[in-house]
Order: sequence, then structure tokens, then C-alpha cells
Amino acid sequence: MSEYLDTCLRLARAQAVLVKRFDNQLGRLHGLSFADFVLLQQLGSAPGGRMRRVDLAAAVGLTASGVTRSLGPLERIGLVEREPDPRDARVAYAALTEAGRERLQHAEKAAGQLAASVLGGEEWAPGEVASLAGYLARLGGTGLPGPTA
Amino acid sequence: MSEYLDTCLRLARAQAVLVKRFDNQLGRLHGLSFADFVLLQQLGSAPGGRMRRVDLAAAVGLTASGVTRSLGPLERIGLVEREPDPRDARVAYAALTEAGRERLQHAEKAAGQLAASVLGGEEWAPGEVASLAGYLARLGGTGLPGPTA
DNA sequence: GAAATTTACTTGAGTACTCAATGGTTGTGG
DNA sequence: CCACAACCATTGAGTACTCAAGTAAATTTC
Repeated sequence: MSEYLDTCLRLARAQAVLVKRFDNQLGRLHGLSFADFVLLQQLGSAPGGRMRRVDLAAAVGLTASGVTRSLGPLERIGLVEREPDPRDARVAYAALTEAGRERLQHAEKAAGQLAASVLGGEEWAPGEVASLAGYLARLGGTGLPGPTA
Repeated sequence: MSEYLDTCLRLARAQAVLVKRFDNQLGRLHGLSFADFVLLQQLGSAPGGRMRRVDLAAAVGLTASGVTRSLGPLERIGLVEREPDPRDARVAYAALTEAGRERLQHAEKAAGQLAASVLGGEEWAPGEVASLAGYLARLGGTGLPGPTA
């Protein structure tokens, strides 16, 4: 039982360490937080670079309120824009702008490199990262947007 | 490269899912957040149930400011108390009170059960949880306080 | 066709931190 | 012995959310 709790604590702590590294790197190079990056990436993978805010919330694990709070700054700096639904006034879309697309591209490169530096070292035997990904999936960890693993 | 980033995203997401479950369970049963629990547990494992606040910060991965912010409410509800250092006025100790010890005991039981329900199911083959713990340690995930794994 | 219900989103208030600045204390070096 | 450096902790302000309440719109039910 103690092993399970230990593992949960490790997960929480490993995440904090990892997200801080992403925040630092993405913040310094691209003015984005990790959370910003996740949102932009989700939009970048959506058809036409756009999706309903309610769907975006579900996709990234935030509440609708959280999506409103998170998209506000991104809209202000022009990386995302809000589009109405032509038929349903309740619905709004979040759409990546051209500037957002470009920023995302650069951020993805930086994030990919950081991820590679974290998980691509010699201390990881072949298959271990895939195993880790599988375990995390089991715990509710969705990964890159797109066809599910 | 994409596999590495995918795994990082999974880690972030899995943690959010996990911590939310702990927050809900511990919050409902014991009026504690997961972060509260982590602090109390760290103190519970320290000699005499007490440690310097600067050391507590390091142990749980918070800044000194974060420890101040987090211990405030716990001090107010009497689970933790602040003690001065007899010789060094710069230093303050955080110490578990008797009420804190009791609350921690109950919370540990609940947390252990939740951890077991998350990681103790049939979908985890023998050794997989230990592997996961090892991978998380590699990523900076410290676990239960006490002798390092 | 209108009332009730559901859906989508925002907003006020709150939580859980970090950052930077600040102040007090102790230790070190000349 | 004093100036400077380092250590410890707090606080104001900020970030990144959630929760609950509220509003508007669409759908469902009778």
C-alpha cells in the first residue's frame, strides 16, 4: 500500500519538476507557459486550427471557466481568436491565428527538444519511455492530440 | 521526438487527474488538500515531527514563500505550529501538533486506500508499479519521506 | 406554442502557489 | 569591530486555475 502512495507522490513531484522546466524554456524563448502551449497545440491539431471552447476544455482537462481564463491572454496577444458559431449563439470557437500558428511551430520545436533532453538520454533503455507512456495513459494521461494511442 | 513530448504531456495530465482525486477524497473526509497532506506527511516523518521551514520547502519542492502560504491555514486550524529556533532568530520550525498527528494518521489511511485503488488493480502487472516509480524518480519525483529509495 | 430543461460561456471570489522586494539575523573577512 | 555577504522568512502583487452563480440560447416536453 505504501508503495502505491509513494508512486503517487513521485508522480506529483515529477510533474512539478517537468512543468517548471517547460515553463522556463517556453517562457524564455516564446513567452508561453506550458499550459499555453498545451492549448495552442490542441488547437493546432484540430481541423482548421479551431474548435469549440467547450470541446477544447474537455480535450485539455480544464473547466469552461478555465478555458475562458486561459484563452483571454492568448487572445489579447493575438495568438488565438474567438469566432462565433453561425447557427448557435451559445457556442464560441477558439481559432489559432497565423501568428499563433507560427508561435506554436517554434514552441513545438523547443518543447520537442526539451522532451528529448529529458527522456532521450542513455538512462532510458529502449522501450522504457513507451512503457512509461502506457502507465501514464492508464492513469488518465492523454498525450499529444490526434489519433489516440 | 514526438514520443517524448507525448509522454511529457501524459505525465502532466495524469498528475492533474490523480491530484484531483486526492483533493476530492482528502477534502471530503479530512478537510485537507493533497498539498496539505504532503506537507503534513513530510513533517510526520521528520524527527520529533518537526523541521525547519527552509528544509520543509526543499523537501516538498516549494519556495520559502510557498511554505509560508501553505502553512498559514494549517497553523490556523491547529494542525501545525510554528516554533522558534533557540539559537538562530532567522530560523523557524514547523511542528506537527497532536491534532495534526491524528489528522495525518487518518489522511494517510485514506490516501493509501486511494493509491491502492489507483495502482493496485489487476491492470497492473507485478513490477509495473515499481518500474513506474523508478521512471518517475528519474524525472525528479521524490516519494514518501524517509530513507531514499 | 410556452414552460422547463439543458447547454455554453462568463464573472466574482477563492485557492495555491511563484516572483521580487524587503527586513531581520547570523557569519565572515579585513 | 565594522562592513559585507549569506541566510531565513514574510509580504505585495501576480499567475493559473476552480467553484458557484448568473446570463443567454437552444432543445425538449407537454
